[in-house]
Amino acid sequence: MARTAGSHSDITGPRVAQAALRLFARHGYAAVSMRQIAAEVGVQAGALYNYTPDKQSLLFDLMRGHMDELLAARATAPAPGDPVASLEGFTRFHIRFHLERPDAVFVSYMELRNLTPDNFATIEGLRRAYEDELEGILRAGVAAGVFAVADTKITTLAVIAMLTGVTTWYRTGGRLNVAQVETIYWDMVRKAVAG
Amino acid sequence: MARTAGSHSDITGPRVAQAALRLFARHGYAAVSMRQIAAEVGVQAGALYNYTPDKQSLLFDLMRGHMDELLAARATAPAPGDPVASLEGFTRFHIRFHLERPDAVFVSYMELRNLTPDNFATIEGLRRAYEDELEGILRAGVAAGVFAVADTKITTLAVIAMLTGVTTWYRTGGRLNVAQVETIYWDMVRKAVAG
DNA sequence: GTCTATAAGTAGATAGAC
DNA sequence: GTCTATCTACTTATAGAC
Repeated sequence: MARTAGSHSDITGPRVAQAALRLFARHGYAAVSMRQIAAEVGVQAGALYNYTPDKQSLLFDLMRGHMDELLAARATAPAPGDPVASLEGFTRFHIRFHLERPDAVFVSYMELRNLTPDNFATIEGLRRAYEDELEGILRAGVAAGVFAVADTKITTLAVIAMLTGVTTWYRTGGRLNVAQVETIYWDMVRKAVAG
Repeated sequence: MARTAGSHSDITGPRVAQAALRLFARHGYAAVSMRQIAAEVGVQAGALYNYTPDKQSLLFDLMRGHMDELLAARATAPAPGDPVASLEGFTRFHIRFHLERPDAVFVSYMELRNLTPDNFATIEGLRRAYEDELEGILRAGVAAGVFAVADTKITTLAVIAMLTGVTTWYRTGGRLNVAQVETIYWDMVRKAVAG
C-alpha cells in the first residue's frame, strides 16, 4: 500500500526522540520548546503530538530508555567470582557505557528535578538498582577481606560520582582513548578500596 | 531621615538573591519565573528590577559570588609544605565548604549552560583556578615521590568529582556528621593517589 | 501524518502613578 | 522603592482541513 503523501511515522518517531535528547542535553528541558524540537526534526509543532502525548513524556521516555539500556547491558556483562575482577569489570563497563552516550547521561543526571513525582520515583528505583550492583561487589570484597572501606554505601556513591565525572571532560579524538581512560580510573578505584 | 513608606532597599536586595538561589536550586533557572521570585520575596515582579537589570544577572551574580567565596576561603586556608597534609587539608576543606552551601553548589554546577558565553567564560576561569590548586598539590606530591598518579589533570578532576558528589546524598541530621564524612572521603583519596 | 490556525495562559521587561 | 498595568513575544496543547 502506498502511504499518504507526507506520512513518515516510522522515521519521524525516532527523529523526535533524538532531537529532544540532543536539545535537552544542550539547553535543558525547561529551556527547550516543542517548537524548537519540531524545527530540529523538520516538522511543525503540532505534528510532534502524533509521537508523544506531552513534553513530560518525551523526557521520561528518554530517561527510562537510558536506564533500561544501562541495566540490560549490565545484566549481560560477565560476573567473575573474584571481587577485584568484578570491580574492575564494573569500572570499565561504567566508563565505556557512559562515554558512548554523553547526551543521555547528561539528561538523566540533570533533569531529574523536571520529572513528575511518579516518573521521578520510577527513574530513582532504576538508579538504585544499578548502584546496588556496585554495592554488592564492595560488600563481597569486604567480606572476602580484599577490600577495606569505611562504609559500603558511601563508597558506592563516591566511586560512581568519580566515574561518571569522566563525561564532563572526555572528548572523542582527544589525547586518550577510552581504554586508556578506563585504566587510569581503574587504578584509582582499585587503590581507593584496597585492604 | 525617614524612609519612604514601603521602601526597603537594604533588606529586599539580599532577600531577592536568597529567593532566586533557593528557587533556582529547587526547580532550575529556566523553570523559575521572575514572578515566582517576587512572590517568594513578597513583592510584585516589577520591583525586582530595582535590584537586578535582568534574570541572567541574577544567576551570574549568584554563581560569581559563590566562586569568589570559594577562592577567598581557600586562600585563607593553611598551606602545609607536606603534600599529604596539603591534600588532606584540601579534601576536608572542599567537603566542608560544599556541604555548608548546598543550594549554591547545585546552582553553580547545574546552571552553567544557562549563562551567556561571556558569563560562562568568567565562571569557568574561576573554576579552573580552584582546580589548579588541587593539581598543584598532586604535582608536588608526585615530584616528592609520595603520590603515584597516572595523570595529574585527570586525577584532579576525578577527585573533585568524587568529593563534590557528597552533596547529592548528605543530609544534615543524618547518620554521619561532616567530620566523619570528611574522614571517610579522605581515606579514599589518600589511598587512591598513594605511591 | 502533517499542516495551519488558534485557544488560553505565561514569559521577561518597562512605564508611570504614588 | 513598590505598585499596577501593559507591551510583545512566546508557551503547551488542541481542532479540523487535507
